[in-house]
Amino acid sequence: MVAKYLKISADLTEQIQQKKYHVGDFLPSEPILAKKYCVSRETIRRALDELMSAGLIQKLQGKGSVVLDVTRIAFPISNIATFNELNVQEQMHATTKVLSLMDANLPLNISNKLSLTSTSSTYVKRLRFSKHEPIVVDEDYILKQYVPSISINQAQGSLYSYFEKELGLNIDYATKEITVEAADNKIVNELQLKDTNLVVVVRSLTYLKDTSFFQYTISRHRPDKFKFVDFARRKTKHGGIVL
Amino acid sequence: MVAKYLKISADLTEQIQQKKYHVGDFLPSEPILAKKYCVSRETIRRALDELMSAGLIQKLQGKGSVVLDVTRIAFPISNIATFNELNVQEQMHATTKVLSLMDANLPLNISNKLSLTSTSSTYVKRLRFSKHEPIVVDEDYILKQYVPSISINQAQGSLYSYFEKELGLNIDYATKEITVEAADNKIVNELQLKDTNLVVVVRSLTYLKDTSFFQYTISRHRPDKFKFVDFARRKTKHGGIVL
DNA sequence: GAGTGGTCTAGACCACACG
DNA sequence: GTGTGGTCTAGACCACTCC
Repeated sequence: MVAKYLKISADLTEQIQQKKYHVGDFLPSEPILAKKYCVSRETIRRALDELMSAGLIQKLQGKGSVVLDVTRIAFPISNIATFNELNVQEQMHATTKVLSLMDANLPLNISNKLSLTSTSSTYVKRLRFSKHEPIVVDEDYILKQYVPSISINQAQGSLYSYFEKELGLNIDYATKEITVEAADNKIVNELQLKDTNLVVVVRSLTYLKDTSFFQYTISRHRPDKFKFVDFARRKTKHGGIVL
Repeated sequence: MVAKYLKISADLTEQIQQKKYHVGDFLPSEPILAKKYCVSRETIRRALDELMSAGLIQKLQGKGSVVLDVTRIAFPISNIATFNELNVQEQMHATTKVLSLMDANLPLNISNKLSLTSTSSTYVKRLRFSKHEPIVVDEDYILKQYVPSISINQAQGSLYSYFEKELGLNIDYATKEITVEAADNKIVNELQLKDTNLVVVVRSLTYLKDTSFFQYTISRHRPDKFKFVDFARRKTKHGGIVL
């Protein structure tokens, strides 16, 4: 059963993407949407909150909800988007080459921090191409506890769709860290780097809905092909979330 | 008037930071919190939503709200945090040197995209030091329409606190883009780069609550000093926000 | 079954924008 | 004043977890 507010936000998102509402347009007011969808106003508000946090609309008190220019938000590697999802969205004509697929333990510097029952993992190393150029080397450690085995075919495709659709895992949140580091010769060679040995390194820890850690990923990007786009709303003092 | 749910989320955040609730602990259940704060359960839920999106807790259906390890989320350049805010939080012993402060128009490639009434801006170029080492060069274009003038002293300090506290501007959201690019000799010199001319470039467009664009920033970071940490919750298909 | 969070409602009052 | 979004309530039912 999918919640009403999610159906409504999906519907409104689609309408915005189909340009039924243009950038700068106001959506119908909350009471009107409530009547149109035959739900209470609170339910409409929950739907609009989804659009807000996606950066699709901005609510203006006393005025209405205005459609934002989503083209400025495109291509978010943020939000745990994955190479294959991006590929579909962006028609990057991307391919994947599996360089390694084997059993391994989580790197110690990670497992030390996490207090796990088991560090036994599957290690996958993949080279990602866009238009026949290598652009990313991914290394994944996936806990066997949640994903007992991974085939070459699955590694070739989208691991996330395997995890979510076939295994029913609920991937929920991740922390990621972006730095720029010198790469060793192996990576330099794999990415065919010239003039530099610097790569953009994205390290992510991914967790399931029940807060269990299940995947560690290190992505090394060719610096000239790397782009990270983010949409952020300012956290206020009152929200207590200055961090 | 600050909303109850914001006060409650601020209070809970403080309690978590003061270790009254430890990592792995469960918060009191929603009905109990509702009774404790003398509010309805919905209000408690709104407060907990704030903690959720900040990555401070994770809600587990049927179980409760568990405190997450926030140290893995530290140092967010995300969320429009600014150099000075980071400085306070991280004790980076940072200083700022204003290299330039003058009137200028927004760069054409930006103003072309934005359909503005006026592109007349104040241009500020600043070099940021941490422990006496240059680590970032910031260039800001701030629309005169919203900030008529900026003094050297203000440029030396936190522009955001000037905008928000003194001018009462409501900064609300931003889009930012991170890339790695070759720097010209001037930047190489300012950042005292050795062995490389690559810098991490963060370009941001910042907007007010009423959706008006008001600031464009280009930050160039020394690659070996750059670090970006992000906490992201996965957007689902049903939310309609796959992007 | 009891307790948890997830969704939804119908109604209320407030703050803000605009004419 | 009218209409907008922002907050809050009291109660309901559902889905999930754990005993």
